[in-house]
Amino acid sequence: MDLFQLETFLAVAEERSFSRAAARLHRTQPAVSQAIAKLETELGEVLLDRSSRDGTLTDAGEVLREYAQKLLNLRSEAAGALTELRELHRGRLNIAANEYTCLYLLPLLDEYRRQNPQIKVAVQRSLASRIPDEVLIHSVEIGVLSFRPEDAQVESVVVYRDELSLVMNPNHPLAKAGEVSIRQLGPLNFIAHNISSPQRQKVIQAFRRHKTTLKMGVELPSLEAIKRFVAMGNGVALVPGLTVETEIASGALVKVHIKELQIERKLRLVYRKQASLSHAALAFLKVVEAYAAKHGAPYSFTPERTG
Amino acid sequence: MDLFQLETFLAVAEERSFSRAAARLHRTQPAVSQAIAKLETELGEVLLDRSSRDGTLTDAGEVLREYAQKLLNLRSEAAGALTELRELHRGRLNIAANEYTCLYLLPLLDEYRRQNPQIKVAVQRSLASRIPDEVLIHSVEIGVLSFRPEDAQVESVVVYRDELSLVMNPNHPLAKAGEVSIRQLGPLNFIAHNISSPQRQKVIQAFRRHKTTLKMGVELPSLEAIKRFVAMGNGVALVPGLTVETEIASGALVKVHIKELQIERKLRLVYRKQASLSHAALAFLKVVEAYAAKHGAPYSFTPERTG
DNA sequence: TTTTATCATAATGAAACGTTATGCGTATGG
DNA sequence: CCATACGCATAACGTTTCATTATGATAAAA
Repeated sequence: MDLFQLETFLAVAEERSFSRAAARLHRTQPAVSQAIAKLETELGEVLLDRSSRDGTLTDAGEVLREYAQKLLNLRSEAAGALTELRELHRGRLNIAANEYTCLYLLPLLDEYRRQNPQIKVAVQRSLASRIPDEVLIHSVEIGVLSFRPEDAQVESVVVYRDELSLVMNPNHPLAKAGEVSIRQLGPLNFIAHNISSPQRQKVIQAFRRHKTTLKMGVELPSLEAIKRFVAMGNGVALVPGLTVETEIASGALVKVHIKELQIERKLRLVYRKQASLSHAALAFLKVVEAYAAKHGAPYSFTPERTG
Repeated sequence: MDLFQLETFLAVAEERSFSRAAARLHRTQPAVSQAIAKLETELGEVLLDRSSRDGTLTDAGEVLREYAQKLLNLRSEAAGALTELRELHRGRLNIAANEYTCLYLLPLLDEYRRQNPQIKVAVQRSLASRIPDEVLIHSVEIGVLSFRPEDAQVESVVVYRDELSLVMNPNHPLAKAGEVSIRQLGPLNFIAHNISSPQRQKVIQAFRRHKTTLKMGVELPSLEAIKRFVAMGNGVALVPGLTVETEIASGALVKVHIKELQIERKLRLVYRKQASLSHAALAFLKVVEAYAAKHGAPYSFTPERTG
């Protein structure tokens, strides 16, 4: 008993004619005859009364007709459910990010939510080092990282390029300089996050190259704390540019360019592999791609080869 | 989307493995791979996560799984319903008969009901002349007639042979004779049914052959009325033997044999043609055949060639 | 690293299916 | 009453589909 056979049978039952059913199904009349014949053979039941020329159903035909209708309806329903899924009227997107990176997510999530209001989004805060694992064990589908994951099972795409910005209180002696050299930074007191990052290593190395020592006098556990502390006039900090945009705009902080230092911070979305991603996640990637195409730098969508 | 594909998909989902699913379905692993691949192509959805080796379903796969289960269950249900029909646990039998003939039906229906208690039986009372038409337009499946239908589309089988019996009040002058000749019947007052039948014509002709006139003094509209009227001592009547068996047994009426007159009354079941009969109707014919084989005359089961 | 398990892919052969051509039985119109 | 048209069945044929064997890629297990 095949759905296509049932479709044929139902067409015959409704059209009360083999030929008309064939026309409706865009097939020839013998094809319909054979399909019905096969169905009848398989079921061991005659379904249509050939003696009457009006296409009357036998009792078995009547019984089957109901079920055929139900089955075909159910099939449509199934197809509909999948379409619905594809069109993202259901679904859920789980993302892992850390304190810094989740800030980069915000405009993307905003756009995503605008386009897919039905999808629930959950951003889970994780330590950056944990994120590749969380992706691998399906705890989340997408992770946001500022460094490239080592694990070959994880694919990554760079979606944003930021620079570390040197920020300080507007009244700071160097604040009006606009640009400084690394050597000038030697005496300064740097406020750092207490979680080490790849960028920090680069900064230290850059200072070392210029025979300057980086003085990290205070380590604080959150970005918010660092920004406030610096805004209060306590030292300077190197923070991702995006995270201090509002403070700079409001004048709470001042950004000073360092001549010899340009540390790019690449924000990546990482995920297992395209094939296993949910529609919600795939849609998110598409949104990011479109967003990057529309806004240009610092946004981007450049997949990185793994390995 | 094919039921067999869905069956394959469900097997894979349940076994969490292509190979085990293939074994369960008595097919090879590539066959399963291809079936799933085709399903995925058709639906435009990846259903299984190949990256994880544990046969995890994608979200689309999860959705489809439910529907696949439902669809396959429904198919089983449909097959079951047809079996049930075949085994006569459901169904309905519509019969048309007239006032006389329905009496002949009773023992057959009794047996039928005993054997197929699940089948509902409806005997519809119709004029004998209308019955062939009712059979043709599917108003009923089986008709009961005392004459042979003219319509070639109607098949008939003789199931009972009865004779017209001359009955009268036990105190009637001829009652004790046991046998009379037609000439003796000339003076008698015949009570007749007000619907003419083929048998009546034969009776009239027989009387005419013996130079005797049949005096039909009273016409009544029902068999019951005729019997009562005769039992009251008003004339005599020629009625089907079966219909007066109980009255004769109780002594309310007396049957007298007419030497020169033997009018056989053949009771027929008529129906369109075997192929279009419902299971319920076919079962009825089988019951009648078996009943005739068991009881012998006056029961029989002798199909008549049409035309 | 080697082995084993699992799924994908390619090639081949068989079965299924739809097509054209045709026949038969039945209603319809001249 | 015959001719025609209609509707379905059947036969023969070609294409497609589908399952099979053989083989390859990849990942977990030894």
